[in-house]
Order: sequence, then C-alpha cells, then structure tokens
Amino acid sequence: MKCQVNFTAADGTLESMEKPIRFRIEKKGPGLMRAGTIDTPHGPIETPAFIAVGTKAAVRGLTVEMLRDAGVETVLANTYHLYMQPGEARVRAMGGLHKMMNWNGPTMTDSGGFQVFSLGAGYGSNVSKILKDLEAVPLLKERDEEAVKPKLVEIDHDGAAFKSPLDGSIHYITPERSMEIQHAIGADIIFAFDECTSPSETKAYQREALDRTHRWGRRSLDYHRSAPNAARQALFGIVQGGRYEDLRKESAQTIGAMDFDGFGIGGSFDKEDLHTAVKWVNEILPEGKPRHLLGIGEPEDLFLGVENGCDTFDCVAPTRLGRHGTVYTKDGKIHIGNERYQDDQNPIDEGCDCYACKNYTRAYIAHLHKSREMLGPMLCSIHNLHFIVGLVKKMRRAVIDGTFSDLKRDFLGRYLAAKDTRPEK
RNA sequence: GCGCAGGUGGCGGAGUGGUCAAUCGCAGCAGACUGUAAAUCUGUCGCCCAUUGGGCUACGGGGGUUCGAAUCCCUCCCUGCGCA
Repeated sequence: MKCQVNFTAADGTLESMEKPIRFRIEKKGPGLMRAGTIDTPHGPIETPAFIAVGTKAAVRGLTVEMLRDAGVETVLANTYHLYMQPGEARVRAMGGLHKMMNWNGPTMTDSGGFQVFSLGAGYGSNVSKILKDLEAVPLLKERDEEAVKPKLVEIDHDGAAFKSPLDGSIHYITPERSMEIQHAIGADIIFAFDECTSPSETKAYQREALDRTHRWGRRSLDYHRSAPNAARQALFGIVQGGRYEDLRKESAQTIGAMDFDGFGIGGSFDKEDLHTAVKWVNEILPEGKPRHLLGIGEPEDLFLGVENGCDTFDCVAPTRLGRHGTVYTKDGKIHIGNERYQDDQNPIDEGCDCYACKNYTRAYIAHLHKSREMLGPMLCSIHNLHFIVGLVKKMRRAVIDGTFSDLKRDFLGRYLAAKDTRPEK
C-alpha cells in the first residue's frame, strides 16, 4: 500500500511525492514537546504514542484482539529474532509481518542494532539499558581482547557477527543485510542498523562506535532508497553518542542531515542522563520528522521523553514486568504476588478500565501468579500495556490542551510519592 | 505374624562415626527487570539477639557402644512392598 501525500518540507515548500509515511504536527510547545500524527500504510499513529514490543512477531501471551482492547495501536518486532527464527524467507512466505501475526495496524521493526549491545557488551554483565548507578560500572579501560570480547557478537567495520544462542551458528549482519531482512518482514517503519553501546565503554570507544553507526546509517539509507520498498516502508536513522554532549550533538547533526523519514534515539543511559541526552538531540533533529525514543517506557522517563520532543516510544517493560508479576498503579508499581494482596478484593488499580481491572481482583490475580497459571501474566501484561499506552495518550491530550505540566505534576506526584514509601531493602 | 526396605527441616531428598544447623530441589518470603537469549534472574529461607557476629535446638521414641553417633548395636513405635 502506498500513500500519495502532500506535505510541507522543512523549507516551507509544498511538495507532492510518494512517501511511505506522513507526519503532521498538530500542536507544539511549550519547549520541544509536540503532538501530531504519523500516517502509515496501516493507519495513523497519534503521537506521542507508546508502541508495544512484539519481538518475535508476537506480544508475549496476548492476541491481537487483547492488544487492541488494551489500547495498543502499533507493534514493534525485531529483525534479528525473526531472521534467526523462522527466517526472513518464511516470514515472506507467510505474507509478511502484518499478515502472519494478523495485525493490521502500524508496525515497526528494530534493526538488530540493540542485539549488538544486548548480546555483546550487555551479555552476561549487569549492564542494561538504563543504569541506576553509573559509578558502580567501571569503565572499560582498554579493549582488551579476552576481558572485553563480547560473548555472542564480534563487531567490525562492515557489520556484526552474531553467534546464534539457538544453535551456535555464526551470522554476519551488515547494514545492507539488515535492510534486506526488514524489507522481507515488511514493517511500516524500519530502523537503520546501528551499534548500541554500553555506558561502561570509554569515550574513545564511544567515538569509534559512533563513527561506525553513522557509516552504517548512510549505508542503510543508500540501500533502502535504491530498493522498491522505499515507497512503502519508512526508514528511521538512529542517533547514538552515549552520555557525551559533543557526541550526541554531532550524531544528531550527522544523522539529522541524512534523508531519513524519521529518527530513533538509541543508547544505554544513566537514569540521570536520559533527558539531557534527548534534549541535546531533539534541539538539532529536523522538527518536521518523527522521533522515536528506543526502548524507553517507565512513566517518569516517558514524561521526560515527551517533554523533550520525542513522539513515539517502545519498551518491553509493560509486558516483561507483567509476566513477572509487577503491575503499574497510580500509586507506583506493586508485586501482585506478594502476601499482602492474596486477600485483596480490589482491582489492580482502582478506577482502571482495562479488561483485567474490570473483571478480576488482586486476590485472584495473585493466586494465578502464585499457581503459575498463564492467565496471570496475561492479565498483568494487558493491564500494564493499558496503563502505559493510556498514560502516553493522556500526555498527548495534555500537550494539545496545554496542560502537560499539570498532568506531569499530578501523576508523578502520586506515582513517585508512593514509590518512596515502599520499604527500603 | 514373617521377610525386606525405610523413618532427616512445610514437602521431596542427600549425608552412612568427627569439618552437620544440616548439600540440593520444591513450596514459602522478598527483590530486580527500560529498541526481550527473560512465563526469567537474584536474595532469603530452624529459632532468638546482632553491624561483622553470637546464642540455642534437630536427624521417629527410649537405651547402649565410643573421646565423639543422623550415621554402629539393642528395643519399641510407625510407613511401604512381598509372603502367609
């Protein structure tokens, strides 16, 4: 499906050409924040929006009807995982991502760049996407062959060699390969192949990795533009640069100057650095194109992301936490399986109108979790998705109404206050 | 009734003369999780104080051998299987 659209270019001229997506900003400010709509071949994404993660073309445990019912409008799948299993040929044979998973809404695929990190520097270490205490993670002084060598990834100038966790086979992914696979998968929005670095790397390494990400961005774009899929799949370039202001700004300049349809902001952050990094970048990226903050999804981070000019977000937190029994409430997160909820006849979150809260009590869901019934993780995933997707929808409304700061104050005031009273361990 | 095999923490199950409050698993209790190698992982898990640490109790009951017993012997009780 293609859409013929008119849009106003950054220089103000009206252009008419084939573009896979169109982005309209409906309300701007204060500051960097905005609300808009991304029109895709599979319908609109009203931004700011939270996108559910369905890595292997499935949001774990949930049918597409459940996703719709929870308010999910867009799903993000993963190139690396679908390439490894079942393989791009089978995805194509099944009619592509939308058809195979029976999802007719907008979709995205991540490029596999995150796996360069999660299976590399992040593998087996306690370094994850967000660090609570950067000081606790010693910087890697030298790229010492044995000490630092990623266990499942080997990075070089052209791409990354992955050792499959499934069978140990080696797979070499380049920017061109990532594009090729993403073309076969067929999501509406795809991402350039990048290197997500660990915050534990030295600045020298961040510099080196950033240059690589920029080269790979260029190559992703060139390959994509020369393929017929460019007319029906939008390509987002990815900004990196770790926690360094000069690198982040340079990256936003470099990637922002390329003819991408939108941008992703990637990287592993220190919790305290997230909003500054996003701000540096979004002050530079072209205003007229959508910006996706990769892998971010805790309420307090979403507020910072929207406030600093991000349009879309994805995160595994709602589903992973839900599966593991942690649920969001207006008074902070709770562990539903805890002893104190076993006789609690209230819904997970009073006043929530999700399927789980409308029909079940904390006591019942606690029982499901403790007895390992799969319905427990399902109901908690539904609730968490509804909670986070709904929260970002409220942010969108608030941006349009000019009440964002009120929403932020009221929501976080209650959400974080409750968190602080949780017992310290 | 006879024979055989057993009785260890909430449960399962190691240990078969000293380093045993007692491997380990489950259950229990708590925590973590941010572009998903995650329906996963971590901690805790006899009792009482405590910051490191300290004190107390246990191996079906009773008795014995030994410097020392969950471990060896005797006896009683109980469970399972087999035979009558």
